[in-house]
Amino acid sequence: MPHIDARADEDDLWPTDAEGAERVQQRLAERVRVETLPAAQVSLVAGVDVSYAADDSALVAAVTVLDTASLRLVEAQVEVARPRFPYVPGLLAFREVPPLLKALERLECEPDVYLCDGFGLAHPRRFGLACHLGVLLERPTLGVAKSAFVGRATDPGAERGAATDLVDDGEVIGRVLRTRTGVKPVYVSTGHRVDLAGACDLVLRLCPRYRLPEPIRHADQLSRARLAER
DNA sequence: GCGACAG
DNA sequence: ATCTTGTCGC
Repeated sequence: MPHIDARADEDDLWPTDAEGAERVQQRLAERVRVETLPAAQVSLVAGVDVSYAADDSALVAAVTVLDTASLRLVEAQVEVARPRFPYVPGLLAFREVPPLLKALERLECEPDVYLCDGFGLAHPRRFGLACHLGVLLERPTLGVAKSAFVGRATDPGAERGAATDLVDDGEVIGRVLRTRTGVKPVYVSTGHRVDLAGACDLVLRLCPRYRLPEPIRHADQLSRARLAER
């Protein structure tokens, strides 16, 4: 059960317009902290994802929690709702975080880290979905995106584990990581209270067989299945 | 000004 | 994101 940071409740966290949303990002971005996440302390890993109906009339936000060592499913929760914010590149969190928080509130266990489908610091204002969720939960988060957004990088080697820096404005904002030999790489970036190297190590550990981390795959399948049931 | 643009 | 099955390849 997540606890929303008291300070974050003071003002309007969910503006309806893009201008207000960007101001919220600039304000909350100051709270992001990059810290090391001891691998020994990660026993429960959560994956979050959101699926949408083709006509955008409904969405299903899902969270799945896996035991890091065995990769067995420990718990799963969903939130069915109607989209309240349009998809705008750079403002994805305003569309997905509200329903995700609802699903997370139903969780009985406490994940040690949350893997998000999207970016963290690798964002125009250095405050992507993973940072947003992490700051509101005040919990460790990281982002794993399937395609490029901001920054430049050279292609990592073809072997699993190969990685290159994602650079923007002279700063390393993430890593392009090959999780499967010969398969398109993923984009890993810090969300909150984790460091880039630790995030990449964890992501690689969670990808023993597929391109995407197991927690995210499970959340994706669950959200999609619940959407189809309607 | 024009195109690109996480999910 | 979503519309969509089978199929080629390791």
